[in-house]
Amino acid sequence: MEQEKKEDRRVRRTKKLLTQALTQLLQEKQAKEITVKELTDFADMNRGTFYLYYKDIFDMLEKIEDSMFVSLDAIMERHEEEALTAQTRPMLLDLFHFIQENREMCRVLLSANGDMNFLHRLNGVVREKCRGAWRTLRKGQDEDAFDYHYSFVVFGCAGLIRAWVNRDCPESAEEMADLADRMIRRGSLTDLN
Amino acid sequence: MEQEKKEDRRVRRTKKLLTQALTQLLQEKQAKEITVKELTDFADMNRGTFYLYYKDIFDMLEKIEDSMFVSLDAIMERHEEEALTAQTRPMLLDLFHFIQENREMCRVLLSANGDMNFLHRLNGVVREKCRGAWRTLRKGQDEDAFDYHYSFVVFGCAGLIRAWVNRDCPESAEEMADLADRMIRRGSLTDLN
DNA sequence: AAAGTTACAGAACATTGTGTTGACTTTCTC
DNA sequence: GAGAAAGTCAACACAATGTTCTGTAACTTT
Repeated sequence: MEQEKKEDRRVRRTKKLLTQALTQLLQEKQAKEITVKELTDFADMNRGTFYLYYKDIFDMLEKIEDSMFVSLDAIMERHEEEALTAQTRPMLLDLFHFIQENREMCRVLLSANGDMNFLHRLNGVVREKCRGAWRTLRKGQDEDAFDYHYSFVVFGCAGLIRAWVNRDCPESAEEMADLADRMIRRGSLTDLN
Repeated sequence: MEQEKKEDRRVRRTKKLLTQALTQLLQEKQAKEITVKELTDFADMNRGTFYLYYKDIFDMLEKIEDSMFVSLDAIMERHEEEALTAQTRPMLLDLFHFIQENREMCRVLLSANGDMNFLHRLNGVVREKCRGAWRTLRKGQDEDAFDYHYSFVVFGCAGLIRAWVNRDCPESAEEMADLADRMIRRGSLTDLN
């Protein structure tokens, strides 16, 4: 389904330059304010070249997100059995290491200039991965409650990650995984009363 | 600073029609795909009229969000003393009633077609409101941790609200306030092990 | 109820980005 | 080195933008 062979070196170069340029421009302004002309000027290439690979700026952003989801999917796949015993810590650690390595892109996607559709897709992906574990863990319970629980956790983690990458990841991935794990399991105010 | 007197009836009518039209269009497509021409055609008015009040579609969306923040601010103001004793339930109940009444707009703002800047602003507003309470409740603790805690909670609640309004609010505001309160205080997996 | 004010419609306008096309030049792969 | 593919450059019709003007309708105030 994906590319059979490796891409032409020029293609890789072009896409990389465009991605770098977009990432940089998104630090300063929203995607809606970025024109194709501006992007290609910034990346120092012809405007027509952009249209060889992308429909428009948002299409490009979505394709970048696609590659992010490929990685996220692999992480979740790797920890599938653990989920059945409600072990979240190992998966979170893996996740936070990945985030740390891709902090610039994560910062952009979760910033004010970011994309709500990314959160929407993320929510959907996690939903499918977790449904099985939920059924196993909470046999008797209302299945509607599942929607609420994972939505809270997924968005909560997104907020947490957002705060972390915005500060350029001063804490280690281990510390963050601990923090996330604690908030998921025991809440944010659990030690107060 | 705001409008001194009540607006002209025609102005109210025009803004209302535009807001209704935008809300409806946002159910189907993203803000970036909506043109001023399309919006005014839908609202059955002259295109030039739009520019009397708004710079562009996104400016309009932001102004709609502004009015939302006025209400949210009032809700938080109303429960300021309670926050100092880590009481979240009464505020949440108030909040969920408000969400229920404004479910269409909330659904749009938190949907895939929604606005990341809204979450960004929300995060900022809650941050300022909560900082004082945090200092009182956790005197000895690291203040950096504050960022992570409220980011998790704010985004988590946004996710929860999103799931609720997407289903058109089948649960009562009381049930949702209970659920949110429980997840904030004791986490999502607290009763499992 | 009339007078004065303001909002809106309708139409025109220059400007700008869009998306596509064609001929050419450069760079890659085999 | 030959053939293929990618990128450059210039040009194109098209559509939405944002602004301005004039005339008409609706509102507020007294």
